[in-house]
Amino acid sequence: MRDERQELVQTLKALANPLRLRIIASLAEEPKHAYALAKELGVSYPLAHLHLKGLRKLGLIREIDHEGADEGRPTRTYAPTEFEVTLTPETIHDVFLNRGEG
Amino acid sequence: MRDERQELVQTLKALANPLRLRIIASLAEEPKHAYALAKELGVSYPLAHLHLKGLRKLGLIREIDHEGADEGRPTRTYAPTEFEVTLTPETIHDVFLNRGEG
DNA sequence: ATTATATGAAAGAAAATTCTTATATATATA
DNA sequence: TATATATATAAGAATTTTCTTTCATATAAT
Repeated sequence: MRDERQELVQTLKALANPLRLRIIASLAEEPKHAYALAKELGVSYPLAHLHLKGLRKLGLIREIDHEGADEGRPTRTYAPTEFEVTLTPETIHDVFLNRGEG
Repeated sequence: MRDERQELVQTLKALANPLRLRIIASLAEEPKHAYALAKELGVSYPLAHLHLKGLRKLGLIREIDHEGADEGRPTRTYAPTEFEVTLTPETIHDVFLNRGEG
């Protein structure tokens, strides 16, 4: 149970990036697929794909069942999950409390 | 008002680091000075000082009026400020909403 | 005097992150 | 058949972050 720390750090690292925050903000406004997102945000598709892969791995976004699946062109539509992270000195203390290696 | 984004990113970058989280957790338990903190966490003083400087600059920690100031040895006692950051798709959307550069 | 406590900062090394470029595949439209 | 849409990944470059080492200063205790 002690990699709750690791998980929090990984999540914060993912969110500590302006492009990834813009991705989440855009998907919160309207779910869309990687190619459309890349164009909207003015970045290359491989970069968008890279970040989407990372965010999905951490459970911050997910693929949704897009209306009109199997209509020819492959599309994977992404949406944010309903995550919530609250950071205060107390919440940080609860996770990183200083027993264990002192 | 548009560097609210920059500020959020800087804050998240600061918090997306295990050592800085341990520093905040330790100071939340008990305010202390840099030298004592470095020993407690098992890191070099320059490294502790570096992180404290960064956290203080962002307003996540502050120097407190230590009881028994001007008692010979210089000491600067640090404590966390009462920050609170809540991250959800909605809070991110509110800050990074996609007008402005679309 | 020497050692332990205490702060501050800068230079450079080491490590991690971020981004670009290139490659490969496949469908729909003009 | 070219072009636009769409996905996926890997290699390497560029950048940023993190950490160590070194230096300089000062007080208290042994």
